[in-house]
Formats: sequence, C-alpha cells, structure tokens
Amino acid sequence: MIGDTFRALSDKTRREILMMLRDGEMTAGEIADKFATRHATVSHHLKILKDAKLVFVERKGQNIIYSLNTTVFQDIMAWLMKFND
Amino acid sequence: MIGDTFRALSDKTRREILMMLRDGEMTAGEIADKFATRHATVSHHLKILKDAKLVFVERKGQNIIYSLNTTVFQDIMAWLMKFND
DNA sequence: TAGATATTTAGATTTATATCTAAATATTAC
DNA sequence: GTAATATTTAGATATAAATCTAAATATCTA
Repeated sequence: MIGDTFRALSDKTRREILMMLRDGEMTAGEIADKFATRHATVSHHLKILKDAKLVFVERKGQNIIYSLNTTVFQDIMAWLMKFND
Repeated sequence: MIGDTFRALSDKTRREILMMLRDGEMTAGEIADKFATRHATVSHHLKILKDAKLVFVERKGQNIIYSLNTTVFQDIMAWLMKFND
C-alpha cells in the first residue's frame, strides 16, 4: 500500500538508512552502529522498511544484509505524477 | 521539511483530498462533505496539508477555498530521484 | 446589530509510533 | 554441545496523531 510507503519515508532515521544503502548493501549491525539509538530500535525501523518493500533482506552467515529495493520508489513516482498533470 | 510532506501523504484521507483537488479548487465544506468524519476532523487534515505546503488556502467571502500546490510534489520527486540512480 | 452559515480552534480521549530493557533465536567456532 | 556474536522479538512506557464534542471566529444578510 502506498500509505505504508509514505509512512515508512516519514521517519528521519529510516530515510537516513535508505540514503546509506545507496552506497551498497550493509549488515544490520553496520546500519545500527550509525545511530545513537539501540540496535533493537534500529531493527524495528528495518522491519518497517522491509514491510514497505523499500529494502531487500537476506541472511549471510551470522549477518543479515540489507539492500535497496528501488522498484517501490517508482511506484511513488507514478503516484506523484498524477499531480504534475 | 520533506519528512512533513511524507507524513502528510501517509494518511489516506489527506491523499483523497489531494486527489479531489486535481479536478479544481473546493471549499472546506465541500471537501468535508465527502467524508464520514466530522468537519472539525477534516479541518485538522486540511491544516496539515496547508502546513506541508501541499495546498493553497484563500478566503472567498464566507468560504475558505483550497487548491493544489504542485511545487512540493516536485521536491519529493527530486528526493526520490536520488534512488533511481 | 442580531441571526444564520462556514470554518477553525481548544480540550479530551483513543489509537498508533518510537524507544528502551530483557529475553529469544540463529549462526559460528571451539 | 557450549560459548560468543549478530540480530530480532516481546513487553513496557512515553510521545505523537486522529478523532470527537463544544466553543470561538469570521462573514453575510436581513
């Protein structure tokens, strides 16, 4: 749902995570280390990004790797296009 | 702030209001009549859209007229573009 | 100016979100 | 199998958002 996407993007921490992932995939730990909040809190943000399909998730050994899924960005763009007639 | 824009767009009622305004300006009352919630509640949503600069507001006699401001959509598009490389 | 209409604001309540601590799960290495 | 590391989940609490009712403000008309 597009509402979930906008809700996911409304949080600053989550937008920063997405920005980081532009430079390539990262583990949950690497992402969490960039923020002052607890790992559990960042994990919660990652779940919201995952549910909104804004990121791909994959386990690699002990780590869980996050990477960008850009297809949803295109869905939003399509929605926004409706307004720039 | 882009976060305010995304937060404004995360609500279904507010997205529906914006959709309606694509067909032309409307008074607060006309907008509110389209929803099952109270006028006061819709007024609250209109304030959020106004604060996020997604709509223009102007009084015309007894009525207050809302219309789309598409410039902010372009700001979001620019932000999203960062992800489609 | 008084009454009617249109809209917003204030204050209360309910629901959702962000964060924390503690515990659970999964994987690796010994 | 036990310990160590990485990550998530569960449960609690605090903050924010959506909604309602009631009251306030602004404009128009008689």
